[in-house]
Amino acid sequence: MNEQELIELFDRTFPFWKRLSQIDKDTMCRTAHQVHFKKGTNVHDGNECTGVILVKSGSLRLYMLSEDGKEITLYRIFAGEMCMLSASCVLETVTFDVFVDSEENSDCVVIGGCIFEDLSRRMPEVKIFALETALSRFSDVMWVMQQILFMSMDKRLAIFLIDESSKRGSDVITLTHEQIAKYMGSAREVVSRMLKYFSSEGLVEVSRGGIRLLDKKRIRELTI
Amino acid sequence: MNEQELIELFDRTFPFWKRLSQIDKDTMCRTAHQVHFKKGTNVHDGNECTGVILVKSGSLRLYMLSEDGKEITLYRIFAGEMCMLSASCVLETVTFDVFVDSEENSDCVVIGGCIFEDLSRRMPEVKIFALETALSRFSDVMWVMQQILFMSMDKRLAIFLIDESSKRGSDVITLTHEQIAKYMGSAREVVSRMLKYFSSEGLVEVSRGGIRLLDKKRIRELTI
DNA sequence: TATATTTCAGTGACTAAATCACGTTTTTTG
DNA sequence: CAAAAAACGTGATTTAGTCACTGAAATATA
Repeated sequence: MNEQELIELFDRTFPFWKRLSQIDKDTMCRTAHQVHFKKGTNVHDGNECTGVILVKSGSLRLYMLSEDGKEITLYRIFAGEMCMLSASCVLETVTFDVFVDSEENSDCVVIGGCIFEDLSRRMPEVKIFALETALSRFSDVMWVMQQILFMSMDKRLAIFLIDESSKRGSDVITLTHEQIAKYMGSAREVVSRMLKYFSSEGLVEVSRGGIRLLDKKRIRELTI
Repeated sequence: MNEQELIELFDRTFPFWKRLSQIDKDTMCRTAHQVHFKKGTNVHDGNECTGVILVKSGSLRLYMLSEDGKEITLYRIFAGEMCMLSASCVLETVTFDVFVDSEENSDCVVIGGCIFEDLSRRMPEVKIFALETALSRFSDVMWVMQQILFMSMDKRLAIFLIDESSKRGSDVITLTHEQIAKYMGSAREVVSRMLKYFSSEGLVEVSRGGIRLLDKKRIRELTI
């Protein structure tokens, strides 16, 4: 990716790009790292301020982690979107630890937190953008919370399958039961058993590392 | 509360107050309603944009509500603090429904959403303030989520009791089991049984509508 | 290629929490 | 004071999460 492409990416991503001084533009281009994350690797682990991550291709998964290794996926970031919560130094009011993994082989551009912090101190526009980007994910997290608290497992799994299928544009979902459990904040055995039940009802077909949706209409009815 | 007191309140609350034009100041003072909410009444119900609520005395409880009446308390707002999420029109990116109740008899000042919206469109400072105020509660909500997902009931109840005791500055907590359950997103029976167990261990003393903490040291040990 | 290792899934037993369906006691209210 | 409402108690059941172990499939490696 050359400098021209980087500038185009920034222009597409940041509404304030046009109004930056040439110096600031140069600084951003110079300090932006292009990073490739392998599938399954950790991108951000809650401690240091990794910075703002733009996803060019692939996808990231943002999650919380308990002391004993339980996970709950808060939301996911796809190509063209950006991860703001990994820039903790820009958002002083965000005090909880999040972890970010690369779900697939992902190409990203990382802008160091301090660059963004400096910009956001000088330009209200940048600060507003950062805050709005972060806040917009609040609603995603609330949806996760609603599911956990108010919905039964079969409904939640049905929602997950339909969602995943439409996101990937395929009736085949290539995820292990373990992975699904981590997305849903549940346990592998629970997912396995529920999938077995779905399978016995003819809703899905399960195979090692994959699930094929056979009757989306009836699965969708479960989500209501 | 006369106009002078109102101005002082706004000055204390809004860092941007000094930089408002006299016209804007006047508009805010004129349109601000002073409202008293009786204990237990609903303040905001997710539909209309109630506006920004400043709590002068008492406290508000912000919660989510499921179709079948289950509740989970997200956080609470005490005297001197403010409720931003009830001004949904100011925060377009916040799409989930929250409900707000008055926990006690509360005196509040309500600033209509559109006033704030207009200000925040014209003044970046105001927008930043609104976004930061909203975002700062994100961390509270994540703490609730961590408790629900990663902690056992005894630990959660212990945390709640210690927390409540220190917030109210008293070893006696005057809440029903039902109310505690709604704070914790659990069920009355579960809270009752756990309190009975706590009581059998000599940690608390339960009476109708109240709980006295007898051994805070040991309760605190449960929270670790 | 044969074997070893890792990853993935299945399952029974158990525990925790939520739900259901009552019953009892206390308080409030007409 | 009686009736109604609110608060709490409790056993039975269901649902979900945990534990311990198994075997099967995929992958690595010798």
